[in-house]
Order: sequence, then structure tokens, then C-alpha cells
Amino acid sequence: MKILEAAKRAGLTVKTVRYYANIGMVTPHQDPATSYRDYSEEDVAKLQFVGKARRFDFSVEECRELLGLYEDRNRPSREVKALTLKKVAEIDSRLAELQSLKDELSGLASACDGDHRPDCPILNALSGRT
Amino acid sequence: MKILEAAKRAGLTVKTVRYYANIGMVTPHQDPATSYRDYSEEDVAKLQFVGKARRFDFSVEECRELLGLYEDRNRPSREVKALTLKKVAEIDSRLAELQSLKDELSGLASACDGDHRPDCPILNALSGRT
DNA sequence: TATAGACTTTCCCCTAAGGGGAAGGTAAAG
DNA sequence: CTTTACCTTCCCCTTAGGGGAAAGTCTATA
Repeated sequence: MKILEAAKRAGLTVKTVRYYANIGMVTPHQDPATSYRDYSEEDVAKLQFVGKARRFDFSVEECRELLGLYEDRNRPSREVKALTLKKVAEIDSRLAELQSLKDELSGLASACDGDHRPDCPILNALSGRT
Repeated sequence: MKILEAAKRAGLTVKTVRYYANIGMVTPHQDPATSYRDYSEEDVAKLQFVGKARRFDFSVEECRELLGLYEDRNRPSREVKALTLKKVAEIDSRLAELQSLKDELSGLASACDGDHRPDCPILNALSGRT
């Protein structure tokens, strides 16, 4: 099938699918005469796989790794689990970071009257006047 | 003072400080003869302000806005508060998004034996075999 | 069969916020 | 006077594609 249909079936944009072909992640057969790409069912499955993994916040390089494991019928599930746990840990530390940012900012916001007057605890905090 | 000292006092890199000058955010006097930048105390204060705001996850453009308000002795604190609350809301939705990602991934990881055998619920989930 | 419209290709520039490094000028210290 | 540290501009690199131009291809209909 042609790229538009493959993209639709994988829930991706044509640009994205073409990008994955360019970086060698999902490489369909390409007609040398017309240079049209021709996606097989298996290509579409890989695109779907990568699309899901991306939505799980795996980077493109991590998706490439996962895809390699996915295609290797003999891979140990250990490796997949390790990648996943690493990603969970990353998400965890980002969560903590964001939570503390939110706490500080909410604290500042609730200390600020938010009226028309110029005095503002938020700006005072940002300018270092604790 | 020269750029290295200004950067050190603001806790930023020289590259970053020069970048802020290039985009017109903190623009020190520049000697036309040597083209050396010369940072005043006020410039350093602005750099510190921007540095803090960046650490609070404000984008450079938002920092520019905040800096404008900071420099306007007559600004209403309302505007500052509005920007801050908007940022808090953004952080909140990102938190929810990450939390649900983490829950799904942890669920998958705990369902995976993580041994040497090839069967892996994580890959099964990614490949759409629910 | 000709042509319009839908689709495809490659190519190039753009994003945010700088980092890395080259080439060349300047300043302070020995 | 020379070394060393610092400064400048300039250019390319990063992520993961998006936007759009120019040109080729396919398909349906008049």
C-alpha cells in the first residue's frame, strides 16, 4: 500500500512515516522506477509498534532498540523489561521535579494579591529578594 | 564586568548569556572598538532573574514577558499572577500525563517476568496483541 | 485521450535553547 | 614580548518531525 494508507492505519502522519523511513527505522520497499514507497502489512505493524512506544514517551532511539528486540524472536524479555524500568525511573524523576516546581509556583501565586497594584511577591522572589 | 564574570554571578554559562544578548533579552553595553560586552550590576540582576524563571520552567519568551513586567514599576501584579497560574496549569496537565504513562508502563513491567525467555508482555502490548 | 485532482517524491528551511568548536582579536601577567 | 586567558563572530549540531515548493505519478472522468 502507499504511504498515506500506511500512515492512516498506524495513526501517524505521512511526514512521520517518511521520517521513519529516512532514519532507517521502518524501511518499506521502494519502487526504483517511480520511487514510490510500498508498505507491507508487516511494515504497518512496525509503524503501529513505534507509534505506541512513542506515545509511551520512548525516544526514537529507544524505539529503535525496542523494535530490534521485537523483531528478534529469541531476545530475552529481561532486556525489554530493563528498558521499560529505566523509562519508568526517568518519568519518576521528572514527576518529582515538576511537582516541586508546581509547589513553589503555587505558593508564590497564592501569596500574590493579583490586583492592580505593582507590588508582587512573585517578581520579588524571581529577583532574589526573599 | 566582562561576560564570564556576569555569567558566573548569574549561575549561567557564557553561551547562555551571549544567547540572551543575541535575542535581545539582556543587552549589555558593547564597546564598539573591541566589541566586548560590558555587564552592569543591573544586567546581572536581570540575568539572575531570567535564570530563576527558566528554572521555574518558564520558556524564554515567557521570561521576556516576566522581565518586561519586572522592569515596569507600574505593572499590575495581576498580570504576573496570571502568567504564573497559567504555568501552574501547564505543569499540572503534564503531571497527569506523565503519571498515567508511568502507571501503564509500571503495569506492563510488573507483568513481565524479565527472564531469559522471549515471551514478553511489554512487547505484546506494544505490538497490539492485547 | 486529455486533463484535473489526488497523491507521491526530494529538497530546503523552521522549531527551543543553547552546546561545541574554529578562527581570529584583545587583555593582563610574567 | 610572549604566553595564557578571555573575548568576538560564525557555523554546524541536537529532537522529532512540520510546512511548503517544485516536480513526477496515478486515477477518474469528460
